[in-house]
Amino acid sequence: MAETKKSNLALVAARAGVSVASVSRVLNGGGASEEMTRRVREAAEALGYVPDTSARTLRTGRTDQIALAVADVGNPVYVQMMRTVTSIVGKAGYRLVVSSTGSDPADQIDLLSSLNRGYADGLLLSPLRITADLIAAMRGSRLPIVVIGTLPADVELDNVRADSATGIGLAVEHLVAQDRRRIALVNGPVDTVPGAARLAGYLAAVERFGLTTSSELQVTATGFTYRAGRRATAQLLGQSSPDAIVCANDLLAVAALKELAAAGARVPADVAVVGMDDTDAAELATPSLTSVDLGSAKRAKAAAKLLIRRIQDPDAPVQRLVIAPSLSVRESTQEAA
Amino acid sequence: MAETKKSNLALVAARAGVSVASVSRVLNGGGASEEMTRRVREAAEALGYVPDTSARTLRTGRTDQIALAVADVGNPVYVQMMRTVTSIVGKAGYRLVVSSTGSDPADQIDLLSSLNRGYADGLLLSPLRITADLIAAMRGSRLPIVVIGTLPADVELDNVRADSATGIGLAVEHLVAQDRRRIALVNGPVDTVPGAARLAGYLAAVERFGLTTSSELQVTATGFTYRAGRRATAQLLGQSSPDAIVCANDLLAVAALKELAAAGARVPADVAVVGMDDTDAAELATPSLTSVDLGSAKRAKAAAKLLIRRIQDPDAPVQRLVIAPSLSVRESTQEAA
DNA sequence: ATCGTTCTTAAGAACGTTTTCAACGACGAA
DNA sequence: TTCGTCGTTGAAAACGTTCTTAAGAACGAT
Repeated sequence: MAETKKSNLALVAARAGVSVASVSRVLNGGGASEEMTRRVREAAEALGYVPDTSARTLRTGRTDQIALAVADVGNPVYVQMMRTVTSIVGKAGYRLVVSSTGSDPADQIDLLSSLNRGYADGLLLSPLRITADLIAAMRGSRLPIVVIGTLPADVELDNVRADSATGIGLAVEHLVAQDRRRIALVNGPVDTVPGAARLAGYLAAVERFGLTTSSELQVTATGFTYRAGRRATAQLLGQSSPDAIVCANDLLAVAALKELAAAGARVPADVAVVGMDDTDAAELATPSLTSVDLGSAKRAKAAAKLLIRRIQDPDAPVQRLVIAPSLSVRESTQEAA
Repeated sequence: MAETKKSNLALVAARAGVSVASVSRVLNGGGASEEMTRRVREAAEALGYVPDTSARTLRTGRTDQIALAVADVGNPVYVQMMRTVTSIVGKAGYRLVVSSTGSDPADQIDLLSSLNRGYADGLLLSPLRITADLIAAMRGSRLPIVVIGTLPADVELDNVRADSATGIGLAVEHLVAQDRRRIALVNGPVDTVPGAARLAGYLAAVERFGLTTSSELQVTATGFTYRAGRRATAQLLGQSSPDAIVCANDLLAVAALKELAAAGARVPADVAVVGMDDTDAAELATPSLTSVDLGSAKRAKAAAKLLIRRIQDPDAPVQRLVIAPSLSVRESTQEAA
């Protein structure tokens, strides 16, 4: 079996009685005689040789690693993305390095500069908040970056975005078809990219379907988390009585379901609830959650492919993809009042 | 601001008018004059110098990366572990590389051999199945490994294990105190380490509390997933009528809740349900889920610390930690019949 | 005045790989 | 025989860092 001692090309070469260069050639490229190949293979096997990653990286400039920066490992939408990305990059021969940056752009800027230290060949970034500094850092990066999420129009970076507005439109349309008129929004922080998009989408949809809204029908959670969702929903129910709630997130929606149950409201009979992202949590919830599928899996997949392409061809034209949303209808809106 | 061109020590040295060695010394260790320090700092800043990871790794032998191998990124217990580990290793100056191996031991063996290529300084491994080959591979590894989970007694590797038996004992005790007598088990595959432990724990607890069980009260899901849990619970309900169900997993337990609801059974009035791992999913479930906390967060934390310690001191004595379980009581068992 | 001591700096050798370049032999063609 | 060609191999130069070794300067002590 493989030895536990650490070995290198020189050792293999010595044992095989050939030069280091030849060993490298046999193991990587071609151009070697039968005899040579046989002896090298044998020696490598006997010594349990495994090439050293850092030396190879130093020489070739490739790390075979791709970094994925997510704001919160606990958010099911990131879990979904991780799953997709892992599989795509793995197939292409890359390892995935997951960095959990906080929601603070400063963390992401740190990440970018350490990226340039060369521990990855490219970065998938899904920033919650976008600041001028972050954009500058992205522009200044030597390495390819693909952004999952919306970017300002003048930033010439590959990115794959969701279409929140259309997605929320689908949800509102579905709710209006059930004669729901007092449609509330439980949003995440509006200074985040998704938060802002959700709010805009909500307002547009309300207008398009001739509904009215008011500040009492709109609450903002302090984060995209379950606990924040509980608090925000409690506040909402204290100040108005909606017949439907659109949430910026499945986690927020599950929180809304719980809070409604605690308040004695029936879902969907009294209040319908719609989540967003269509993650596993939507199916697991009770009642199961109607959710706007913003295509997170598709986005992650597209982004990963885009990044791999760009790594291979740095001069390819910039691509901006928009993934179309769809609505997964489940129990939380099913039996209309 | 930082240049986008790639720079190296030689460039910085040239600009500062000093030697490469001096630049390295200023940037890393101490031992440099005021003047030297000033000039080097200035030049480094101006050139936007960032040290190259692979070169440093090649020279020092350290990668500052720690690998975490998980069987399924989607399982909330792994999410919890990732979150904990990320924070611990991050604080210690390591990056986390997450590798999603399947449940197949072969994947993990591959991972081990690529580990020895030197892309990480150590590995956190939480294997579902343990085979002789996997153990051999772990023994043969040059790099430190800490196993999260139970290992055969004769394997001299650091590890942190849960105490399923005691944990299930807590659950059963809690159920028995409510006069539940027909306690069923929805388990995961028994050829996995956790599956086997859960089954043994269940049988021991049943015996200890003088209950009876039968094959009709025990079902085995094909995996630790929601869908498998639905199928297994459906089967269970078809062949017996338990007044309590202990599940090997929160995901399985949520599935049981859903299946019970579909079958028209009230929880906890008719049937109590207990999950395991006490993940976020337990709190999000409806009704919220009583769950055995097997200390996954603590285990992950302890394992990460153990690994960091071993990296720093390879000759430290082997440690085997057992994390004590506890029971988080919630609605799914609260209002006893 | 000479010698050791201490401090600062520079030169250069690794680390292990890939890859260029030249050398060498064999072999067919002239 | 002689020359060019081709395929196979080895020597050596990178890649960018850290760290050892040594050289030089400054300085106090003998």
